[in-house]
Amino acid sequence: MKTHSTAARGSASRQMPDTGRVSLGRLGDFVGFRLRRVQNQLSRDFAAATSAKGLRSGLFSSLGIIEANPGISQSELSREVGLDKSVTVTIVDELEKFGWAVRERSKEDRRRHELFITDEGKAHLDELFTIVGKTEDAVLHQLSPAELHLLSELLDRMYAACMRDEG
Amino acid sequence: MKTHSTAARGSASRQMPDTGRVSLGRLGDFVGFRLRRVQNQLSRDFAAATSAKGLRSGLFSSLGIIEANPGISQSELSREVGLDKSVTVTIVDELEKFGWAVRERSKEDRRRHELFITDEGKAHLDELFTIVGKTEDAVLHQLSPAELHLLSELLDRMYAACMRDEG
DNA sequence: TATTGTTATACTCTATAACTATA
DNA sequence: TATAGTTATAGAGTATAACAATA
Repeated sequence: MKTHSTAARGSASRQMPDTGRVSLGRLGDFVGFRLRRVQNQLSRDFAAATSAKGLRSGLFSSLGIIEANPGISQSELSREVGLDKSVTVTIVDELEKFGWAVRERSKEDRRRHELFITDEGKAHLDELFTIVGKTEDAVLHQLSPAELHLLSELLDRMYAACMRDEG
Repeated sequence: MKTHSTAARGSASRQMPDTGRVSLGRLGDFVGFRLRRVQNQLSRDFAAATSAKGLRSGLFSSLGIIEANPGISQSELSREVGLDKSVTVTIVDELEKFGWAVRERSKEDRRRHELFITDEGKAHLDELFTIVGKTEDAVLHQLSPAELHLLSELLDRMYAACMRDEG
């Protein structure tokens, strides 16, 4: 019993109610399909809610991670947010341009750039958290706290499995 | 108590273990962040696994929905897969070019194109399901059938809430 | 007037690889 | 030789609006 997900596919699909009168068929056995459509919609909502701010995708997440981990390197940030390091360069460029974060050369390892959020960045992050919180609540308001908690845990375990597989 | 997700945010974040030594901070209170990084990784895996087939994103999902719903219109397909109708045109163009699906004018409503999968499409879909199944198993093999089932249910409820909000 | 499908366009995102500087 | 960061570029994805045919 190396894996039990194959067994789960079969049992899950037949009990699963469809969104409307449209059937998911065999596709209903795959989590990736569901993840994609929910995430696409959520990111559209996010883009619409923050369009006035002109935010690049990944910028909000990156700034949040920097706030929670002062001195984090760009490589570590890339890994945590799930972006390529070249994308992270662009994001940090913008964060610096807006004055929301700064790069500082590490004294221990001069290859590394340590990242720090600024006071302006924190203030802006407060606004963003408020906006994004409202957007998410519109989608999540039917999930109970316990369900929300479990959802986050499952997603974290999935992401950890992704990371383990590729390094 | 119109919504309890705000309360859930606070309680979830503090109990949630982080992926590594990096903290998610306030970002850990948002599901969108977790959804995005898992989905990004999964879609990368999918692209890598199907690169030999040269598949446009959304093509696999669309063909699966067409198989499960013979005669579905492009609008309905767009809604179910979560893509814009203009994107669906491109996808159906490719499906027809490969000979995996066909358009047929509806006799009841001559604006509509009814979509049907071909035998070649079904055969190809079999291969794709096998490939994608293996890819997903690599990420999902630690989730129990019950957890997998619950995850799908939660995602479906979230997507239904998305759709309700915008029509 | 609204809906289905189509086309065109501009923009964003992503993957990739080459390059530097440090280790 | 390996890692952190950078740059450049091509390709894929997306949003948007305008349009024709039909309801």
